[in-house]
Amino acid sequence: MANRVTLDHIAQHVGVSKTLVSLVLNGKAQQYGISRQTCDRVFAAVKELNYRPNQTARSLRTGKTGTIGLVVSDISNTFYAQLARQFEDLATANGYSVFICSTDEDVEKEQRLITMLRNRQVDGLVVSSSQSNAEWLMAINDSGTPLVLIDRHLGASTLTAVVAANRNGGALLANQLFEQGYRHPLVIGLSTNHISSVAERIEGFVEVFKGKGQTCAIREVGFNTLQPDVHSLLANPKLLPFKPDCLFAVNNNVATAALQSLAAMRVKIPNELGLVCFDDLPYFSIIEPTITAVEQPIAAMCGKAFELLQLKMVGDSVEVSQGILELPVKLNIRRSSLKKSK
Amino acid sequence: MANRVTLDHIAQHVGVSKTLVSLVLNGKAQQYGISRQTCDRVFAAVKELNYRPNQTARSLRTGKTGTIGLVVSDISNTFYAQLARQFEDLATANGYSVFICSTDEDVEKEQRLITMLRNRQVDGLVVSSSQSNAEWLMAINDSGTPLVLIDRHLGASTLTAVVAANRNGGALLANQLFEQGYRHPLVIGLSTNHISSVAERIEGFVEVFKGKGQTCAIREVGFNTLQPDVHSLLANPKLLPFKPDCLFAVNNNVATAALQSLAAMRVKIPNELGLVCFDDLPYFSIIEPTITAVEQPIAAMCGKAFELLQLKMVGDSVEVSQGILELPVKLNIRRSSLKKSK
DNA sequence: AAAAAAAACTAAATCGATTTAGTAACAAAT
DNA sequence: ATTTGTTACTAAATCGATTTAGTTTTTTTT
Repeated sequence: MANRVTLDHIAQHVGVSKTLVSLVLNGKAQQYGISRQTCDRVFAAVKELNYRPNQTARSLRTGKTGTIGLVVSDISNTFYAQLARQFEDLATANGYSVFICSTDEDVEKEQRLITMLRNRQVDGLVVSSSQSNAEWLMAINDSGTPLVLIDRHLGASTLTAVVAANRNGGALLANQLFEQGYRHPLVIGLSTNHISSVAERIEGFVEVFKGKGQTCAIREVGFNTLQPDVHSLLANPKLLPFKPDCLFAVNNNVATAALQSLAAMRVKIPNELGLVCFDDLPYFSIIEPTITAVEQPIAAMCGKAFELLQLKMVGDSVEVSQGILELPVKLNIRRSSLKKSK
Repeated sequence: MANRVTLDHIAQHVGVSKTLVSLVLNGKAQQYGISRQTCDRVFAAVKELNYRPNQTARSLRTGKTGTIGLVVSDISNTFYAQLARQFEDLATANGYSVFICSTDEDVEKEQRLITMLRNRQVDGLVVSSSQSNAEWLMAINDSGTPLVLIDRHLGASTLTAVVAANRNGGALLANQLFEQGYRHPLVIGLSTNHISSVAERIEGFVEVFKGKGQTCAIREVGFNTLQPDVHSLLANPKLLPFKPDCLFAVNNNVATAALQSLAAMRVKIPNELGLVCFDDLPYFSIIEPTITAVEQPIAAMCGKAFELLQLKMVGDSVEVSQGILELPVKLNIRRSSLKKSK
């Protein structure tokens, strides 16, 4: 019902074969020596009948759908929303459309979604995976489906991955806190700590303090129970080995939850408690105090990921660089970590 | 390369026709009297050969792709990101995948994207349109492509639309401000003021003050120059007919830009200037002062939009309710509009 | 024993494009 | 006069499913 006009209709209307119409519309007129007049008549018919090519039919024949699957944990998370937007722009500019899927950090859901996307014959996949080992995705990669990991890598696998310098970012934040005189950090991680990004942020952070002879308390909160978990953590200091003088929120959602609890408890930042966060959010530079954060190179990550994916998709047997590509992060120092200043 | 195994392979492996395999896999075995043993052998082969159906081929034959296009102005805007997430969940639960597209409030881009989605044979479209009249979309609707507008409607057209109670929301905010003693509001709208949501929010707001004998200053800022426009507006009071005592930010981005400027200018909210916003954001209940905002019924809007779209998609000639469906909003009163309290 | 019914399947058409392997008509070269 | 080459096209196969319209074999009914 939606699309009545086909190549055949155009062909009949003009009085030529549908082969010719197809060739003309695909810009192969010159190559096949089709006369200018005929081309013009085809174009005129296309306009007159308002022909729109059926991409499904074309995809079946060519084996290319012009679609890419983008799989993240939650598209409503500002970080992934921004990433999706950047990626969408690149994809659209290159003639691709993007399926966006949220996994909620659920491995089985991730696998179901990826299988579904492959059944839809996506030309490529960009995945921020929640899986703990590379096997399953490796099989997909080896089966020939172009795949690029983003934001998170999967250990020493040879899967192509584009990530932020998470370890370095964690270290930058730790150094900033230490310089400002903070000595007893509480690291709030996620129960999905096996995920490379989170793990490395924490490692980078903890290493610095360890190097200065200080220990960090590390606690995890659940992805689906973030708010209450963070709150009970902050409200019950007896659960910790010591009273922390600063907080490291391992991503933007953890930071927002912490800020909410701390506001309710009327804890004064940065003096009673310092706060730093991995991921920058627009509101971090608005609120009082402004929040020190590591900003991820979202545009660069998308750019690189798309570039690598496209190399794999055109697949001229170019050997695409495998392994992990790490892009530099930026430390935005703001008042939430400035103890001295007061 | 991605998908080697086809129905034919299964058929040969089992020693039956591909018709039979198709019937079995589509659950029509009973109906076609196919024996249990044969079914089992088919299932076994599917598992053994790791068969995944080619959705493109299926779509070509059935005329259904199981895809929906979601077109919004910017997926990185928190409001649309949340909306997309809710919609994605509904779609996925019903076997659909979602293409998400951002228009940047550019009418031509919107039309290009929608045309592209139609060429991809999406089963339905959900659009938050930037267009100023209904004609173009009407043609699409009439051509039989299931279409539901969301967040914004297009005047008196008979296009199905699901929107928030924007006018009422604007009025709620105005009443709140007036009750608290504010008398001289500055309304910060968008240069895309023709858009129904923005227009109605402003109308609802202004009407209330007019009813009390007060005038509002109304100014517009550009979608792509939001931050600087808002800043110059707030930094140059001489451009206004009077010195405002409160601000109405017409959406979340405007509010964030305003907060940024006001923080830089060290303006005290709510006493020097009251502030209310249409759209609620997580950080509004964290910052000092907390921000009074109207919360949109995102889940309900998605639920209704999907429901209506699905009715149109199955298209059993059920007459789907046309026109505008308005869902109630919620006023979250917080400190940014509480003059009295101080 | 013939006809009808039921059970268990299959051949071929179809969706709407792209692509391969041609053909027909005419001019130019040998 | 035959071959070669160009120009301007086309018939038919193909992608991988679904669906229509059967067919064959066996069983049941009359």
